[in-house]
Amino acid sequence: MTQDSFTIGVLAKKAGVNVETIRFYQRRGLLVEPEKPFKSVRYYTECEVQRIRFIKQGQKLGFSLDEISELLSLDDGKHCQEAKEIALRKLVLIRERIDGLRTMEMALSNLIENCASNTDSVSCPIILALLSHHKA
Amino acid sequence: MTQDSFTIGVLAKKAGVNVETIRFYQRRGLLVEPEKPFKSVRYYTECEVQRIRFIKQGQKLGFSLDEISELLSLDDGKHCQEAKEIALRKLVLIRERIDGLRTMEMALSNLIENCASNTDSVSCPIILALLSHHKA
DNA sequence: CTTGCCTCCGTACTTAGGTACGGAGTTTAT
DNA sequence: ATAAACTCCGTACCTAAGTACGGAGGCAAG
Repeated sequence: MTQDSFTIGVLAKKAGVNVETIRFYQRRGLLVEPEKPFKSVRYYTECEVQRIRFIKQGQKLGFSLDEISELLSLDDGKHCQEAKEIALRKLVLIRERIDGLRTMEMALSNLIENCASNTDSVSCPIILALLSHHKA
Repeated sequence: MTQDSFTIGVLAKKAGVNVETIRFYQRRGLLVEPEKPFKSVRYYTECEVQRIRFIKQGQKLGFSLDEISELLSLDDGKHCQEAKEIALRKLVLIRERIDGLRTMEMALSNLIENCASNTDSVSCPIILALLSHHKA
């Protein structure tokens, strides 16, 4: 084990996840189990660290492991046409999500501003604001 | 039951969810169970429809039911200072999420463009792109 | 060369977010 | 006024995404 190849425990620490999580991702096919040298243990590299960080980032952005799987497959060298289709589909999803978040962002900043002027209590039509904005 | 007050089955249909989901949200406190007239059934209004749609929208944007609960509480008339704090916290989260999604959006559009020029196969450094962009 | 921590692997448990089921009571359409 | 459809409520079950556990075997420091 050199400094660019390490065991699963170190990988877990570097990526900020639990060892069990890594094994779970391997079972799910999100991470490939490296060959195990006969009568020894598996070794990992920075590549795996990045992959795991990517998975975690994707989850924070609201993607399921299945969706992240698809995104990762873009990285795994595949035919251009197929990659393009996946990317386009995800792009639509991402843009919808950005729009939704921006609507919510606006509603919340409005709320905060209105709050500032009315120092007592508030019953803000945030829901209606969001829903009506969305019909437009 | 007039046209602005309806039973749970109709509410479910209007909001596009399952009756069981509504009952689940009630148990979770996301939706208040209206008073049940003695020896009768509960009636709901458009207000509940909107609340459920809001919940579903929030989920699509990657919020958990607990987070959505907090957002909904902004609508339930509470002290300004508290509402403001919650809103600010959520705003930070939302902006982070928008940033992350935008990074991913860029990586994917780049991928699609590069694909267009290279009609054979592709091994795109999307992960590295995203991670390095994020350190900056 | 042994002691203690680590890996490996299978299996079982957990939490979030629902879905499904079944019996008893209510409402509606005929 | 009765059958069909719906509500109510409790309990049980399901999927996704982990987390925990335990025995057997590797590995490294004293």
